[in-house]
Amino acid sequence: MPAEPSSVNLEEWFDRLEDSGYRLTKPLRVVAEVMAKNSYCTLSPTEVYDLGREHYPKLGLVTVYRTLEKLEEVGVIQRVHQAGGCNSYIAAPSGHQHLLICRNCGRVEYFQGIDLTDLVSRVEAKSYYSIQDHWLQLIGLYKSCQ
Amino acid sequence: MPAEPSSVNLEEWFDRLEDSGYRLTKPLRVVAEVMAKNSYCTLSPTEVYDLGREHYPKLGLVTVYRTLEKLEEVGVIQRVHQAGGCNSYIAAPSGHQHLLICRNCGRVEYFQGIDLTDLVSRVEAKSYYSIQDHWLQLIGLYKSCQ
DNA sequence: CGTACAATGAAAACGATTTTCAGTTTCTGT
DNA sequence: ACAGAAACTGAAAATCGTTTTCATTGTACG
Repeated sequence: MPAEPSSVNLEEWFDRLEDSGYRLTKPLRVVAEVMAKNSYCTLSPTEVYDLGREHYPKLGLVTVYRTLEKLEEVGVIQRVHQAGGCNSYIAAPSGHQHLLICRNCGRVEYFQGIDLTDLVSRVEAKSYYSIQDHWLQLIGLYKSCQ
Repeated sequence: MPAEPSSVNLEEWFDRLEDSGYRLTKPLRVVAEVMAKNSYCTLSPTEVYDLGREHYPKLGLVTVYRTLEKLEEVGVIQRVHQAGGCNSYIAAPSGHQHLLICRNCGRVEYFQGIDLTDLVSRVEAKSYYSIQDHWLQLIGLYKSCQ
């Protein structure tokens, strides 16, 4: 059931950004590439900044923040919530998948095949809430971290 | 399946804190009371600070941070992760329950009766991870926020 | 009751994120 | 191609939440 991190189609990311009216600039490309190449692990803005500067030293940290925001808005990356902090991002898998994260190294796998819609509507029927979203995440240790 | 927020037994909280070697001071009592009285909604450190000062104006924000840390450590409150930020806390329900949060007002219900252990061991068997924890949260709108 | 030490609050330090702003780059229409 | 409008950039400064420091206070234990 766990799946290899879906290899990212960078061109599709760029298409989505353009469709949303964003301009394809050099810094944006650099940040997107960093996120795409590291689609198997979580990265904080500072880590993205450092990796990006290896290819494009002029890159500014402010731009990294702004670009991550755009990438999240168009849905190609997603924020990851962990006990140690909630400022990391990772390439978003296609479709609705759930995260399996290593508490130690931040490595990620996805798993799918879990249908929670049934559960969700049961809970909804018995509560005063209209449920819009759900969030399932498994936390553990990757083999080399055990 | 959703349950009313378990009414909190403050004395039990104090017992747990003492058992862990913490001293029962006035500021700690104030912070604990705030969390206990608001067990149906999430509160940020600043909100706890403001509410606490209504009863005890000398209360310092630093103490709020330190006390929330203690309350979390002994397991009577838990941190809540939301899109808008991950710095809110709420009284922890007894046993393993899952959260249903209103995206708008922060109001919370719990639901239980979902056994994920089966799923977890299936995923574990097919991945390179040893799974230690899981995390399921439903996000929606409470009736008065719809 | 008195002592040891955890806990407190104010101020300062800190790190992460946001705002400001002047200059640059990208895209659009011609 | 090219000019102009608007989006985007990077550096510095401002801001926000959180942590550290430290002198003082309060609590629990003997």
